[in-house]
Parts: sequence; structure tokens; C-alpha cells
Amino acid sequence: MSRKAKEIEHNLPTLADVATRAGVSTATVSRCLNSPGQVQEHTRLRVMTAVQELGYSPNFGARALAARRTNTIGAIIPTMENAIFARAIQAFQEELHASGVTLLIASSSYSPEIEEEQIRALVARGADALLLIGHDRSPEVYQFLESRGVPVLISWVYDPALARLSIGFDNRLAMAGLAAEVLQLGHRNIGIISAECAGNDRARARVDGVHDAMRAQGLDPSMAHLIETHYSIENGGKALWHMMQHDPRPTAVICANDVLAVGAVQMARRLGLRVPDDISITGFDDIELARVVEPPLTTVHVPHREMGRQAARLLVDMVAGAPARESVRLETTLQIRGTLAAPPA
Amino acid sequence: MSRKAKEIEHNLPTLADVATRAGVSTATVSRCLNSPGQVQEHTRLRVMTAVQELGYSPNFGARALAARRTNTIGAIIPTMENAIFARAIQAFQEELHASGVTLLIASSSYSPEIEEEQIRALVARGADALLLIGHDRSPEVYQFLESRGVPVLISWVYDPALARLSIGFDNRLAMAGLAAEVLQLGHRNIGIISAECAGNDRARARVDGVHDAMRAQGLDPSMAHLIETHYSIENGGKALWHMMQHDPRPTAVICANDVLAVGAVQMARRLGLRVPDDISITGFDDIELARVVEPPLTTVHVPHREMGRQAARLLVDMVAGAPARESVRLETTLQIRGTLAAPPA
DNA sequence: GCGTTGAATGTAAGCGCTTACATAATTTCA
DNA sequence: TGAAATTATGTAAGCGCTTACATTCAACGC
Repeated sequence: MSRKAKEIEHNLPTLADVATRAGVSTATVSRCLNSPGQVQEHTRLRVMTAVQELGYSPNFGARALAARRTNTIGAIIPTMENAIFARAIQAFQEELHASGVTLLIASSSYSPEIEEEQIRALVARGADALLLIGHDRSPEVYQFLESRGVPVLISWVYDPALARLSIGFDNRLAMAGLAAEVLQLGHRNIGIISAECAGNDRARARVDGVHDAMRAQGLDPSMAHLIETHYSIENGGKALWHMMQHDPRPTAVICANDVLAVGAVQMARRLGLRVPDDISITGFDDIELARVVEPPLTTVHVPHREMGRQAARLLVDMVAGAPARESVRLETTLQIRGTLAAPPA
Repeated sequence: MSRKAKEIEHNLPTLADVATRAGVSTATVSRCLNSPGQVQEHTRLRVMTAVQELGYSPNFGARALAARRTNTIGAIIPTMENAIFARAIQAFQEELHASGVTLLIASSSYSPEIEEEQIRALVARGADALLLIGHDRSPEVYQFLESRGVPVLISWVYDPALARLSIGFDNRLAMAGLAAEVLQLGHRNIGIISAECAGNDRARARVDGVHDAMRAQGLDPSMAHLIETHYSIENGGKALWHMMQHDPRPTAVICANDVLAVGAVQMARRLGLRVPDDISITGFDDIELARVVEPPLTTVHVPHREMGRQAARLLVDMVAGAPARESVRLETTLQIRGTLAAPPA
């Protein structure tokens, strides 16, 4: 586009326009906007009037360029399609908004490549810090972030073995707790429907949790029938169907999240199985869906909103340069509901 | 922060650094990145190598400032907490991503004030265009957008009466179709659970749709018991409970969306009512929840993903300065499922 | 009254990039 | 073969803002 053409385009008022109109320098206008305390009351009023009259609003790019700071935090979540991350992100955004920080959200569709791309995009856009889900990603990515000086907070996991700052819960322990409950009812043929574990530490930890519980009962973890699939209701159903083709059929199916579990419950019924009389099914996350399905899902409740809120505070502090904080561990609670019972006699 | 302090901070490589290393001018580097076709293959290679070696990534602010374009599109949705908007937005984002455009999402919590704030924030950040839900907002907001030269696409509605470009479906007609189905089964005592209509044209249109259908059957629309509430499962339940305290009790409750309807179904069962034998309940949107609840919800299917995808294409074209397009009307389809039956004899 | 001080404001140098225009290198064609 | 046309690259002027430093000015103490 030619420069000519541009001139007849929208020419928004700039700081300089405001300065001229108010009869002050651009520096003063800038100060009125950013640190009003430094400016005499009456000149501030004059400036603000000019701002109003011109309908001025600052140019973000220029501001970011000059100030080397954007008041923007980025978050990359695996998916927006189901409620798993939505609630936490909503709380995260509300809390950030209260601190005057804008949130940029991207979703990676559970793809490490897309995630890396999104990370670079957000950093390039000047995100002051990033919220990421889970630890699993290539060292290069962390190195890149480090070299950029972009603080990162990992959420959805609490793993004391890793040095990186995180906020979340112990997926493994939480799942082990639920699995222990299942085993204690006498179930011995266990099925596990998990997300794909490669590149997903939460999924791995949850599977490990089930295995831990089995070992604690003197069972061989390899006896559990494990199916990995993409998170979706449909895939949960398919996985259950596959499991039921094998001998011995599981009497309890532990799912790595509620979405899979709901699919499994629906498929079970379609197969003519009564839940929980013929088969027990459990989920993880305690999203809305868990209470809607019939019978309501036994699952692990995760304090999503709390996690989002605290993550926001942590990140704001990190950007402000507060001294390093410790990882935060949130508690999960078992929600024993209608889909869990003793195995059929 | 003092300039001194800054110097010991992260000093990222700039375009100039890349240029020096590759032994070319900054202009050439810029061209390699933005219009590689204009550059000789071998110099491009040299430049790209330098980019790699330095780990260079462009500064968004500077780029936006110089190019007066951000390749960013903003979307403001009422909520991220449930799936209503999630699916459309996911598709929207995927399509934008394919066009090299970044999506900025904000949620307004159904508050016009917050929405206006978010609009201004996104515009200030240089959003090249905006996707908004519904037409209802103050003229000042539209004026502001116009003065900024920011193209806007309204989604979730198709209302030929309004000149503004939109993509969506005819909420009124769709709901009228569903209501006609309900009335035809013989229902005469109708309840309507709606979102708050003030500032929500979709909600209003849906209620109007029910009224249209009633009029078509020679019924007085004011006979319908209307309750307005915030979208949530819980509120859907509460609303149903209230309705059941009044005489005559409705034999069919038409809900403005699936979330409310699911709450209503669950409350009905808690009250000992059989759905659909004692009471029919319908939803709108056809989100996942609709199939999970027992019995599955009769609802209006909305092509969310298609809407998101097409919205993205439209907006990309608009930013590129394509000639004005016409509003797009998408078709909805009735999903008659288990929650709808004739009224009890 | 005059130097001193401190607060309020102004001056101007970038921030890192794009792009119009100038220049240099290459190709084309009579 | 040389002038013209075409293509590749370089030069440098901003884009709109922040902020270190310079300047001005009023208030104050002696």
C-alpha cells in the first residue's frame, strides 16, 4: 500500500496531538497516563480533557516498544473444546484483569509442535510471562524461554522432583487414591483409559498412580488393560468397547479424565451393561459433565478455579520481579458418586 | 529502572544483529522474513542461517508500529466457562492460525461494561479486526470501532433487519420451529427459561420465537411463564423449581440454551417428575452436554464449528480489504430426542 | 536579596522494525 | 554490444511512545 493511500486512511490521534492540544510536551502527556502523581493537578486535567476530546487511546505497539513491557501474560492450553481448562482459565483471566494485565490465550490441540509455535508467537508478541500446562516439552523450548527472560509457570501438576516453578496437584497421588478406593472394593480386573502419555506428564502420572495403587495391593500393574486415546467422549466410548472384546473383561475402568469416562459410561449402557452393577467407571477432574451423566461420575475433584486464581497472582508477582516463590500444591478430593461399586459377585 | 540496569538485562538479538551477521542490510533481513520472494535464494539462506544462529525472533511491538498492522484478530465471548462458545472459537482459531493470524480472546462475563473495556483493550493492542457475539451494544461502541477503522463481524445471529455484517443463524426462526414442534404435540402450558434479555439479542430473539409459534397456534404469548436467569446448570434447575410452584404447571419448558435445559432436566427428576412423560424440556445449541444428560435433550443444533470457520475467513478477507460481503446465514436443525413428548393425558 | 533546593515540565534520543526511494547488479533485446 | 528494462539490495526516514537528563520556576533559609 502506498504512503499516499495511507494518508487518507484513519489517522488516529497520537500522543503528540494530545500534547499540542493541551499545550504541553509529549512527556507530560505520557506521565499523565502512566504516573499521574508526578504531574500538577491542573495540567493533568487539561491533558485528560484533550485526551477525551480527541478520543485518544495509546498505541500498544509503540508503548511496548518504548517501555519494554506489555502487561500481557500468555497462556497456552491443550484445548478449548471442553471444560477441563475453561474454568481455570476463566478464573485466571478474571484475576489477571483485576491486576490490569491482559491475557492472551492460545490452544495447542495437544500438539507439541503447535505448542512450541504458540510459545514463540506469544513471546514475540511481548508476553511478559507464560502459563503452560504440564512440564513435558523439549529442553530447547525452556532454553528459549530462559534466553528471552520470560518467566514461566507450569500448572496442572505439582511434582516436587522438578525444579521448575509450578502450581497444581499431585496427579499421581490423586489417581492412586482413587484407584485404591476402586481396588478396596474388590476389583481385580482393571481397565485404564488414558490420554496419550507421550508428551503428557499428567496422563503418565495418572496411569502411574493406578499402577502404584495396584502394587500396594500386591497386584501386577501390567495386568491392567491400558488403552491410550485422544480426549473425547467418543474415544472414551470406543476404548471401552475395545476393552470389552478382551478376556478377562475389566470390572472397573479407570479413566484419566471425565470426558473419557462419560464416553465410557454411555458406551457401557449401550452395550447393555449396568453401571455400576456390572462395571464401575471413574473419571478425573470433576467437570460439570461428571454430574450430568447418569449415574453421576465418581471422580477426583480438582480445584480449577483456585488454581487459576493463584496462578494469576504468582505470575503477576513474577513479572513484577518478586523473589522466587515455591511451587504451590493444591489438594484434590475424591468424589465418590454413582458409577463406583463392588464388582459383580 | 535505570538504563544501566537495563544493559545487563536480556539483550535480545535484533534485526540489525542478524543483518550484521549475514552481511546484508536490515531491509534485506526484513524482506526475507516478510516477502521471501523478493530476495535471492542464496542471500535468503545466509540470512536464515544467521536468524537460526542468533535465535532471533522479531519484536511484535516494533513490527506493529512500523507496519501498522498486527495480524491479530480479537474475539470477545460472553463466557469461557461452558462449551457454548468453545467449539466455535476453537474452529475460529484453527482457521485463523492457518492464515497466519493470531487470535486474542477475552471474555466479558455477559457484562456490557466489561465487554466495552475489552473492546477498547483489544483495539489498543492493535487488533486488526474484531469478532463479537450479538448486535446489542451501545452506539458509542460501534462509533468508536468505526472511528478506529476496525472491521467488526457479529456472530451467533443472522438478522436481515440489521445492516451490520454478521454470520449466524436466525435465532427467532429456529426457536419458533422448535416451539411449533412442542405445541403441535398438544402442549398448552408453556414455560420459558431464558437468559436475561436485556443486552442479549439472541436471548430476546429466542423468546420471541416461542411467542411467534404460540401466536401461530392462536395462543396468547403472555400465557407462557417466562423466567430470566443467568446461564448455568444450577440456575436452570432453580428456574424450573420456581415454575413448578405456580399454577398451572407447565407441561413443556422451553429453555434458551442447553445448559439451562440440563439443569431443568435434573431438577425435574429431583422433583420426582418423569421426563418426558410428566414434563417435556427442550434446549438450544446442541452442545455435548445435550447428549450426555438422560434422557438426551431435544434441542436445536447449531453449526458452531462451521460458524467459527467461516467467521475467520470473512474477517481475514475484511482485514485484507476485500470488497464488502453479505451477512451469512447458517442453517440450524431440530434435534428431536428423548426429552420431548406429548403432555400427560 | 540570593543561592539552594526540589518539584514540574520540556527536550530529545532511542525502542526494533518496515518500506519508499535510491542505487547497484543483472538480464533483455534491438 | 550497449541502452533499457528488470531485479536485488541498500539507505534512511519514520511508526508513537517512554524516559534519562536538562531546564525552568517557585519556595525557602539565611
